Amino acid sequence: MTSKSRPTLQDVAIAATVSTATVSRVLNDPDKVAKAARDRVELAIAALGYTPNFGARALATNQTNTVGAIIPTLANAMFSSGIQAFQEVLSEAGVTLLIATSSYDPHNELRQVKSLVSQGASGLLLIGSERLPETRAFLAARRTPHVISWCYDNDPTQNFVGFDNFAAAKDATQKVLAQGHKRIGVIAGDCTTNDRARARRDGVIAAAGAQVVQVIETNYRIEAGRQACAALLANPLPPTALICGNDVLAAGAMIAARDAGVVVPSQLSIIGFDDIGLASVVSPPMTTVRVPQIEMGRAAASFLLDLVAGKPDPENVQLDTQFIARGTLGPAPNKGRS
Amino acid sequence: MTSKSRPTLQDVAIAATVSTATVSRVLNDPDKVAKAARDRVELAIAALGYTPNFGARALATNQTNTVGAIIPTLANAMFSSGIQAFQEVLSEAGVTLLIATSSYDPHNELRQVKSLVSQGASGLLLIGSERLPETRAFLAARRTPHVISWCYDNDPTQNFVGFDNFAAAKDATQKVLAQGHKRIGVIAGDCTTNDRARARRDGVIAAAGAQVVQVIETNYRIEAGRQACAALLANPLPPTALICGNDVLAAGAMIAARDAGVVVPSQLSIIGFDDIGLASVVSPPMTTVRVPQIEMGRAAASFLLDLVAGKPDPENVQLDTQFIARGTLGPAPNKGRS
DNA sequence: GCGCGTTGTGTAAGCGCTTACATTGCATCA
DNA sequence: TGATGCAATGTAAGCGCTTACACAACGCGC
Repeated sequence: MTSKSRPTLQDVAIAATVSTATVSRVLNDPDKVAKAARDRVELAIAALGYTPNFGARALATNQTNTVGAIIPTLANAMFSSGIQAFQEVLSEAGVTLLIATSSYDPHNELRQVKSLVSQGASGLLLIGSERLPETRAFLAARRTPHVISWCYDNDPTQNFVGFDNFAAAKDATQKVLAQGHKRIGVIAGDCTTNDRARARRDGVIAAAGAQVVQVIETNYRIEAGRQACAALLANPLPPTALICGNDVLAAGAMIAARDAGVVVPSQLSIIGFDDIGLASVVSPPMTTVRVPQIEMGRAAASFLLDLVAGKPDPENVQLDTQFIARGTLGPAPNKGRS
Repeated sequence: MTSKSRPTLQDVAIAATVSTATVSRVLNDPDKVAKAARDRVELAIAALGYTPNFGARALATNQTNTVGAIIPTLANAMFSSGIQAFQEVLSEAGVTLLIATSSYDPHNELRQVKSLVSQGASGLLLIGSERLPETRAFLAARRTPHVISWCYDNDPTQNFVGFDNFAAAKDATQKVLAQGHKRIGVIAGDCTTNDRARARRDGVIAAAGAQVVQVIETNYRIEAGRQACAALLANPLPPTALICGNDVLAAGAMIAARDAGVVVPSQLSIIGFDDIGLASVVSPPMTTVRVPQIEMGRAAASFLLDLVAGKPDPENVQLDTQFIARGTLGPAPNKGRS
């Protein structure tokens, strides 16, 4: 991992017959350098293919123009599209983004936090409000600016740019109940280390209470959704509506329903969460909860930029979710079975 | 973007009453340090929440343990899942990944290449074989190890880990023709700066020749796919099969077909490309070309690691794609219309 | 009890950059 | 004409780290 003969400031200075200081000035504050010298320097830079050594610059200036993001996984469109937006805003501001993934593991998150900070990240985007005490302590001790996203808590001591998973899930569930459903099945994400999954599940339970027939917790894979739905359907008295932790699980559930010959929505309603691209493509189009991923990514970026720039306490941002009624929610079947 | 009072090696050394050299040794080669001193140092590190300054370390050692990846966008599952795999392998090897996006713009790519290199990336993952001459020149001048992925060329002077887009598209088209289709519509990605999109389109044309009714080039959005399909369907003699540049376009096309009351596949066959998660979820499940994204990401990572480590010329890796026959391809309708 | 090799530790140079400060050369003005 | 100010440039220190080298302390065999 050695870098070959990268040209240095020194090399450029010699080639342009000026001092290193002048080259540095050309790079950072061109107006301070006379045209003639500047031209020579720029020529030399081009000829040598010089690029400043970032680490050295960071060392000298004590600023990195770099922020980091730690997300559970890139493989979920929910995150990747938000991060894409996040990155676009940073890029406009000339800030580089370091991305790391935690695989939903808090210990991994801690490791990545340390790694990104030592890489020079002067601010961090973190997902979800739950984390190891060590991680909090580290962040606090270093006073590392960070914004927490993809969730929202009413805690003014932390920086949130996100939405209320619990309320959104509760609201969606009420919409389902309004259709007369009395037996609700829940396919939740893994709640042990995922506060968003837990909030969504709890939101459903808060609204539906005893009408929740069964809660299955599983990982966020299509196949997991399929299996969970199949299991639910195998009940002697199966649910008439399924509320899923995200669209991927819901898509899996739709496959299981199709395989089992259960018609959606007349025999079974299925509700997703996130409104990723997939949701509008399945057939029938999926009823889900729209999360403003792009907007959230952009807002989180602006927020973090402000934080890092030392702007006095930006206001937390709570974004609205929206229940999107499409084709997979229908009135409860009145088979009189129950 | 200033970092507050980060503790330094020096601080740790003082706290542990040793020299900075000893602290450094504890970090990099603990066996060289006597137990007593080591314990003191480790205690001090923990107490101070010290993390090594990455830039300084890179400066001193001239190695960064960092590689970069420049992909068109994270918003396409095609890339994000591959990159996820790429990252996992790197992470196992203790190498940090810097991710940047180019938005399919070669000038952006050049900028990002420079940025990542100056950030310390000692190797690069690049997508597609087409790039600015300046970019090539820069890479060559710096001898920056890089691997090109998501495509494959028979050019031993470059490092490829990918698959043959042209051949895969041609093969898929032949499968379609074998079903008796005589009028083929093509919805391609934007071919101007995207060699993969072009190769796929050309593969279709190579196989179908004059049977290609119309080629529409567009961006990779669901909505674009929908519109393109609607336009194709508006033909007096519309195609009986649609071959799309990727699954997203194909999904859009399926929506358009549904909206137009055209039944897939009995009236219209639709073929995608990539086999992202979405493909198996739509209804009917999508016939597409499976691209081994995960495997490709992993292979590219190993390859790049070897390259960076100076292993003598690893062999280029060509991966196989696979035609996945699902529900959206059927025999040509024999309306005798033509 | 002396020289020897080990082992553990410290000293200091230097990685590529920025920047405060010093220096130079001019044009300007009284 | 000499003092003055300003613009352009150079000099050198220092950012946090690693590491070659120097050095001290120790146990060993003779």
